[in-house]
Amino acid sequence: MSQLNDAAAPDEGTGAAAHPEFPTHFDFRSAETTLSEAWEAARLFRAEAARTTRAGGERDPFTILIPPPNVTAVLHVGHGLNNTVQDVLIRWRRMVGDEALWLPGTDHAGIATQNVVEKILATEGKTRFDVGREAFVERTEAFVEETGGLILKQLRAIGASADWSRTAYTFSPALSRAVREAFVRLHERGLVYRGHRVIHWCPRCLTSLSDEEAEFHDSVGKLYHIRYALADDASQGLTIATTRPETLLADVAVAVHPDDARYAAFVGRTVALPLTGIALPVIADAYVERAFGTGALKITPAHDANDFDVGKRHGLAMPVVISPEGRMGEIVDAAGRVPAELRGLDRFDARRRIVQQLEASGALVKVETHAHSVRHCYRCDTVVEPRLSDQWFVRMAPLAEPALAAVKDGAVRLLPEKWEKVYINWLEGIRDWNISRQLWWGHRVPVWTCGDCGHADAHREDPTACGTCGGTKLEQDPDVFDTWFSSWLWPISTLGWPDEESEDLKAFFPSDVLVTAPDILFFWVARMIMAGYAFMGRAPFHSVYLHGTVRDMKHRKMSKSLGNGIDPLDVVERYGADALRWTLIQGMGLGVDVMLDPDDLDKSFAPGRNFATKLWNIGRFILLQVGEDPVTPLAQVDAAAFTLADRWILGRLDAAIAECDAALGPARPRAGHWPPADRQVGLRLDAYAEAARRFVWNELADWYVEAVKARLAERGADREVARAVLVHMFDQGLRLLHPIMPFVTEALWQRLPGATPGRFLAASRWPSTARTDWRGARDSRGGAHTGGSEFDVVREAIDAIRRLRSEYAVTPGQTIRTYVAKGDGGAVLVENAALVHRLARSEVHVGAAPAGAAAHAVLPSGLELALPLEGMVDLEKECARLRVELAGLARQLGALRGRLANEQFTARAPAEVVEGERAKEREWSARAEQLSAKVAELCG
RNA sequence: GGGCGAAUAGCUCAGCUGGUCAGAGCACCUGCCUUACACGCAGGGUGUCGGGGGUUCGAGUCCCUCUUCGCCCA
Repeated sequence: MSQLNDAAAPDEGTGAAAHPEFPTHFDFRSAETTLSEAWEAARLFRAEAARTTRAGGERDPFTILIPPPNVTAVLHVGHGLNNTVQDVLIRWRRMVGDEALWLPGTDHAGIATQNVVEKILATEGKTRFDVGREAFVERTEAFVEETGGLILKQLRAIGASADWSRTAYTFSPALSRAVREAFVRLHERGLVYRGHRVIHWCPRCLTSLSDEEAEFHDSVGKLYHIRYALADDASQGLTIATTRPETLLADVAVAVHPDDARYAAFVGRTVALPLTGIALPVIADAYVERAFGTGALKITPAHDANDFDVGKRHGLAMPVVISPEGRMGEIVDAAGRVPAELRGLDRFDARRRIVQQLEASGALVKVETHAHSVRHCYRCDTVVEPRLSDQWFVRMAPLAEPALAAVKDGAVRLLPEKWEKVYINWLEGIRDWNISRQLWWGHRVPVWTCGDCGHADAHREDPTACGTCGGTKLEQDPDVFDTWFSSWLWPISTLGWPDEESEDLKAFFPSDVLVTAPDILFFWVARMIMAGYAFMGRAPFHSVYLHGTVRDMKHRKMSKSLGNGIDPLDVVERYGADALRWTLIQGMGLGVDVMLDPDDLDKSFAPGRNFATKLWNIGRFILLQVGEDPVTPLAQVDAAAFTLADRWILGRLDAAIAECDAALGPARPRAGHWPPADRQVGLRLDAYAEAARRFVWNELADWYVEAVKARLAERGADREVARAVLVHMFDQGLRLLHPIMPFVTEALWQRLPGATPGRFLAASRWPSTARTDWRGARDSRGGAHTGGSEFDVVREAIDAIRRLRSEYAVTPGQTIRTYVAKGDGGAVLVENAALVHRLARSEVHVGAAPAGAAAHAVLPSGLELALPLEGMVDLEKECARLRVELAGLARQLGALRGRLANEQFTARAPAEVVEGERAKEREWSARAEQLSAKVAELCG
C-alpha cells in the first residue's frame, strides 16, 4: 500500500466484502471540497446581528476576530495552528447555540508590504523614489488587488468556518475612516503630540520604528576604551567606554556619577574630543553606572535615547552626524564635527576608520569583547540607528491605566497565566508610542499645516482652507501611521466603528476570545485593550488565548529562511485537513509549543489521518450493520430494555460530554468579570480532544461496538435497542469531534440513518448531559466498587483472561474455558458470556475448575477466575506469578495500613480522605486474602 | 541589569486548589488478515518526578537554595 492515502484505489482485501458505496477509507480530497461548498451554500457561518440577545434575539453572541494576517501572506503552519484553534472554538460555540461570528480579514501591513513591493521594484533596478510616491502607492494597491488575500482562500482549505461575507481589510475605506477618527479623537483629547526626540530609525526602510518594532538581538561586540584628555592639561584625562565609537563625533559632554570619587576632580572641567579636539564639559549625572566600563560616559544626545535625556537635563546641544541612510555627515547642528574623509561613509565603515585613527593617535586605550543586545528592524533585520527626529507620539500612560486595571480586576484574562504578569510588567512601564512612519504605504497622518500662518491641525475630512487664517496653501503631513495604529482598532473598526449605531457593533462588540501568539502581546493585544477602553469604554474581549509556536524537532521556530517549514496545504493534500487539525489540536497544551518534524510528516500527521480512518470505519460498521431502516430515538427506548453494556456506554457518554465541557468552558465570564477561580479554567483543547477521542475510540469502538455485534445479528426488540443506542452514541461522538475534525465527521453524519438533506452536523446541537432522560436507567451498581459499574466487571474479566492467554502464549484461535467461583459477581459474567467469548475466546463456567494445571486471577471486584490450561501452565511459574502479584499488593497494603495506624493521619486528615483510605484497605485486604488463599492452595 | 517561566518514561508532554498521580501519545517489543478498520486488534515497561534543604500526619504537587534551559523587557 502506498504511503499516500489514495482512497480512490480499490479496497485491498482483508476479507471484508467490498462495499463500493462505502470504501474502507475516507476520501477526504473529494469530501473536503464538497462539504466546504455545501456549508458555504447553506450559509451556515453567517452570523446575524438580529438574532443576538444584544439585538433582542434569542442567542448569546460569541465573537472571535481573526488576527488579520498580512495581506501578502501565504499560509504557513503557524497560521494553521492559530486559525484551527479559532475554528474549533467558533464551531463549538455555534453548536452550543450561540450566534457565532468569526470575522476574517487581512492587514495592509504597511512596512512589510512596502518592502515586498520595493523588492519587486529592485528587480527592475528601481527604488520607490524613482517611481514617486503616488505611482508607488498605486502599484502597491494593484499588487495587493492581484495577489492579496490568498491566505483567506487557503484558510477555507483547512476548514475555517469564518463569515466570509464580513471579510475586512485594514486599509479599506471603512477601516481607514476608523483610523482617522481615532487619531483625531486622541488629538482632541491631547493624547497625541509631535515629539522631538531620539527614536529607532531603520536606515534601510528609511523610517522610524516603535520600541516594539526594534527587536533586541544578542550579539558579541566590542567595548572600546577611549581616552579624552583634559583640554588644558593633556597629561590628565578620562577614559570612557563605548560600543559605538563612530558616534563620538556627536559627543557633547562626558558624564560621571556625582558620587564617584575617582572623577570628582574632573567635574566642571573641559576635555578635548579625540580626532576633532572639540571642547566637551565634564558633567555629573546619576544616570551613569559607576560599575560599567570605566565609569565615565560619553554623551551623544542625538544618537542615544538615554544620552538624549541627559542632554535635556543639562541643556546640551544635540548635533546629528548620521544621515537617514546611515552615513556619516554633518546633518543637523554638526558643522565642523565630521572630518571630510569620513563624510558619506557608512556608519560601520566609519567605525572601523575611527578606531584606526584613535589607535594611531594613541587615544584608544583598549578594546574588550562585549556581549550585548543590539536593536534590529523587525522587518528587515537591519541594525537600528537611534536618531533624533520629529515624530507623532501617543501618550500611553492614560490609555494604559484602564487596560492594566482590566487584567488586574478580571475583566480580561490572559491564558496561560504567566502572560498576565508579563502584560502587567509592560504596562506598568509603558512608554509613549511612536506612531508615525516615513513610509508611503499606509494611512496618511491627517494633519495639515497652513503654508501661510503655520497653523497645524488634525482633520476628519480633508480641509480646503486653513481654519485659522483662511489660507489655502495647506500641506498634509507626509508620514503614514504605524500599521499597528490601524490593527489596534480591529475589534471595533471591523464591526462598524466609528458608526456607533452599527448593528454589528451593537450585536457583536465586545467580542469574546482573542486567539494569538504571545509575540504580539504588546504590538497588538495590549493596544487593542487600550483602544477598546479609549473608544468604546470597555475591553474588546474577555479572554486572550496565547498559544505556542510551531517548532521543528530541534526546537527551532519554523521559518522560510531556515527551510524547516511545513506547508499546511501540502499536509491537507497528503493527509487531509482533519489530520492537520487533529495533530495541531491534540498536541497543544495551553500555551505549549507544538513540535513537528518537517522531515517526517508521517510521524506528525499519520495519527490524525489514522484517527479519521478509524472514525470512518466505525461509521462504516454502523451503516452496514444497522442499515437504513428508521432507528428509534433513544428517548423513546424503554429504559428497562437497556443491557449492562448500554447503560455503561450511556454513562461513558455523559462522562465524555462533561469532560469536554469542562476542558473547553466556561465560554464567557458569568458576570462580566472572571472570578479568580475561573481565570485559568477552560480552553484546554488538548484535554477536550483526548476526552472525545477516548470516548469514541477506546470506549465506543473498543467495547461497545464489540458488545453490540451479537445483538445486531438477531432480529427482535433487543436489536432495535442496540441500534438506537449505537446510532445515538456515534451521532453524539461525531458532534463532540466535529469542531476538531469537521470534514470526516460531517461526511459520516450525513450518512447516518435518519439524515436528511440540508441538515448539517456543523449546525447541529452540541451534546448535553442535561438533555438525557435516561439518567434514571443508569447502572444499578454504578460506583459500588473501584471497578465502576457491573459492565466494568465484565471488562475486567475479559482483560484478565486476555492477559493470561498472552502470558501462557495460548494460540489466538483456541477457545479456552474460564471458571468463575460462585458468588454474585459470577452471574454478570454468565449473562455476558457471549461477549466474553467474542472478546477473550473463552467459555464461561460457574464453579470450581476441574483438577489440573490452571491459570488464576483475582479481580479487584472480588471475582476469582480459573483457566484450565492443561499442558500450557507450569505450576512453578504460576506460583511465582501469583506470589509477585501478592507481594506487590502486600507492599501497597502495608503502606496503607501504616498510614491508617498513624494517629496524626487519622486525626488530622480530612474525614473523607481517611474514609477513602479505609475503604481501600478493606478492598485490598480482601483481595490479598483471596490471593494468598489461592497461593496456599496451589503452591502449598 | 530587571521581570517571568520551565526542568516528570527514549521523544513530546498531562498531572487543577498537597492524600492510587507516577500518567497519555509517539517510538519500541511480541502475537494476530479475530469479516468496520493492518491508517487495525490484543498483550508488554521504563521513571531516586534536575540536585540539596525545609514546611506537613503526608510533596512532582507548597517554601528556600543551587544547577541547567527558555521567554519578555531595558
